[in-house]
Amino acid sequence: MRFSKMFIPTLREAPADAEAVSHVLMLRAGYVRQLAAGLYIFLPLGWRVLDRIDAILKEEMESIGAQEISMPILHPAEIWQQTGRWDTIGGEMFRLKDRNERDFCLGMTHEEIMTWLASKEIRSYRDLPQIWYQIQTKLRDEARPKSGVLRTREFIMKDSYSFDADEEGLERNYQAHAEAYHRIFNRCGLRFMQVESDPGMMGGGYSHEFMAPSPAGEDQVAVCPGCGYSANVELALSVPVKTQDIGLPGEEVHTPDKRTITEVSRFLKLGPEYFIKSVLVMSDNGPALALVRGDQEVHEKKLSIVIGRHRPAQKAEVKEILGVEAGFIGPMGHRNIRIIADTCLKEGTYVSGANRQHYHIKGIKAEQDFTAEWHDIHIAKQGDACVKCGAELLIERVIEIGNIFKLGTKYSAALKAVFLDEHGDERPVIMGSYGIGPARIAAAAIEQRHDKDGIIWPRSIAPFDVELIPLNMNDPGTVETAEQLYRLLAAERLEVLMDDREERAGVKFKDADLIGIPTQVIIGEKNLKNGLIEIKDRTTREAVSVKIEEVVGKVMDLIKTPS
RNA sequence: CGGGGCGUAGCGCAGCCUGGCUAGCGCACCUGCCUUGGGAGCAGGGGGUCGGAGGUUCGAAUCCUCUCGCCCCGACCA
Repeated sequence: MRFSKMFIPTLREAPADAEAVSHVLMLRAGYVRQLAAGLYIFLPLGWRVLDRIDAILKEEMESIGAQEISMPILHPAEIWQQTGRWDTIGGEMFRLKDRNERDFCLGMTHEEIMTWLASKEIRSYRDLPQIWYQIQTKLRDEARPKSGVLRTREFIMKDSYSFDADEEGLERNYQAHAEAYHRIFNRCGLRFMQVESDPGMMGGGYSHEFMAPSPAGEDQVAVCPGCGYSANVELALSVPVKTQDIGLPGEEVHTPDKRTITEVSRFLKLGPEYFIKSVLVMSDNGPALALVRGDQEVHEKKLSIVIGRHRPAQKAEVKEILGVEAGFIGPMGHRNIRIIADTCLKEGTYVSGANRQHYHIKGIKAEQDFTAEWHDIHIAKQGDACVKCGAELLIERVIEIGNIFKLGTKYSAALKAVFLDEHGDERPVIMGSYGIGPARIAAAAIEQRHDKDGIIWPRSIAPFDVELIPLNMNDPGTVETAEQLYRLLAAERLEVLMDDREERAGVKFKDADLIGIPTQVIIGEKNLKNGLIEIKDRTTREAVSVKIEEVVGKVMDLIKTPS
C-alpha cells in the first residue's frame, strides 16, 4: 500500500478534548475520528488493526469448536420482555418503535436472541453442546462515554454463547474459553490477568474478567503477589491491617458536635482504626446498618451481594429509624434492623456512637455488645493482607478486555430453550456467555506500548508489518530501490506500507513513529551510495544497516522475534 | 443524573472581564521557487453564520436569557 494513496490524516497537535493516551494517539496517528460522544469512525489504519484482531479471535474461537454466525442488531421487545431485562435495564438500552408502533430495542448484548434461536432449534441432548459466536455491533446508551474508544455507545464485540446439557459441559466450555482467551490476549501482545468478577445482572453465579493493567482503565483489581489470588475490587476479599487491641475501658464519653470519624478520632486522640463506622442504608427490604472499621469504607457492590439493591439513608431517615442523629449511631441495642458487619470487627475493642446525641462509647466488642451478620464488605486497599496466604495485596488499575460468565439456566428457562435428555426428560439448556472487545484490545495495546513519539504496535495486530521509507522521492535511485524492496517484501506475503509522499525526511520519520508500524526500512541517498539500507525496530529504536540483498532476510528475522 | 470546564478557520489557541475600525496568531492547506536523515526556508494566496436562537444597544465574538454540543470528576455500567 502506498502512503500517498491511503487516507492517513495524521495530526501534529492533539485535539484538546482527548485525554487518554490511546485516544490521543489514535486521533493523531489517523486511526479514528469521533462522530459524536461515544461514537467513533474507524479510518483505514484503525480498521486494519481491528481486522487483524478479528482474525486472531476467529482462529481461536474456531479452535475450541465455536461456529461463527451473525445476529440482527435490531431486536423485538417481546424476547427481552420474556427474560425480564426489558424492565430491569434502564436508560442504557436504546428503544424504538417501528411504523406499526411495535416496540424494538437495539442489541446491547445477544443472550436473548441466541437463546431464542436455541429454543427454536435445539431438541435433543444429541444436539448439544453448541458454541455460537459472532463479531457484531452492540449499542448501549452509556451514561458517560469516555476515554476515546474505551467506553463508547456503539462498539463491536466478539460474543460467544455455549449451550450444554449439564454443568460438566458448561465447565468444559467455560475453561475452553478461558484458555482461548489467554491465547488471544497473548497473541495480541497484551499484559493481562484473569480475575474473579461480579456477575452483576448477568445472573448466574460465576464469572471472570480479563484485565489489561493500565492507568487509563476504569476498573481496579486486587492482586496477591504471594499466591496469585486476583479479583475485581468489587468483590476482592482482604484482611485490613490488624490493629493492636488496646483494651479500651467501657465508658460513655461526651463528644459534643463531633460527628465524623475524623472529628471524633482527633477529639479523643485515637486512630480511626479504633472506631466502628455505622452506615444506615435503605434496601428494598427495609433499612440495614452496615458496619466497617473507622479507617475502612463500605463497598456498595459487596453490600449489594448481601442485602440487594440499596441507597444511603437520608439524615431524616436515620433519625426516624434509629432515633439518633447520624454521627452518633452505634451498633448496640437495635431491634428489627439487619446489621451487616465487616469481618475484621469480630476482633478488637472499639469506639462507636452511643446512640445518644453528642456521646460516643468506648470498649465496644463484637458479640458482647452487638451481634451482626458477618461479611467482607470493606473496600480492599493496597497493603491489606490476602485472605488466602496473608501476603500484601496490590491494587492495580485495569482495562476490562474480556469476560466470561456461567449463565446457567437463567435465559434458557425464561425463553424455554429446553431439550430432552437420555431419559426423555425435558431440561433447560445450560448456558455460558463470553465477550471480548476488539477496540479495547487495540486501545489497551496502545496504552501499554507507546512512547513520546507515538504508538508501538505488537507485530500481531499492527496495521502493516513493515513501513518502507524512501527519504528523497526526487532521487531516482532511492525510488527505484524502494519499488524493488516493496515487491520483494510483498512477495514474502508481508503487508507493506510505502511512504512515497513528496515529503521531507523529518515528516516521514515523525509520521512513521506516530503510526507505530513495528519495522521501518529506511532508504536514504547516502547509505544507498554504499549499497546499504537501514532497518529500524520501532520498539527498541535499534537500527542496523544491511546490504540491499540482505534486507528481506533481515526483515523476516525481525518479524519472527516476539514483540 | 449531580458537580466542573470548554465551544472563535482543518488542528492548537488569543481576543470576551472593560461592547466600537476589515476578528487575529501558530501549524495545516493552495501556487511558485528552493530544499530532502528527524514535523525546512522565501514569496504570494484561499478559508470564519465567533455552536444555535432570542434579547439589550446607535453598535455584540464580547453583556443578558434560553438552548445544543463536547470534555473531565462522580453516580451509573449486560
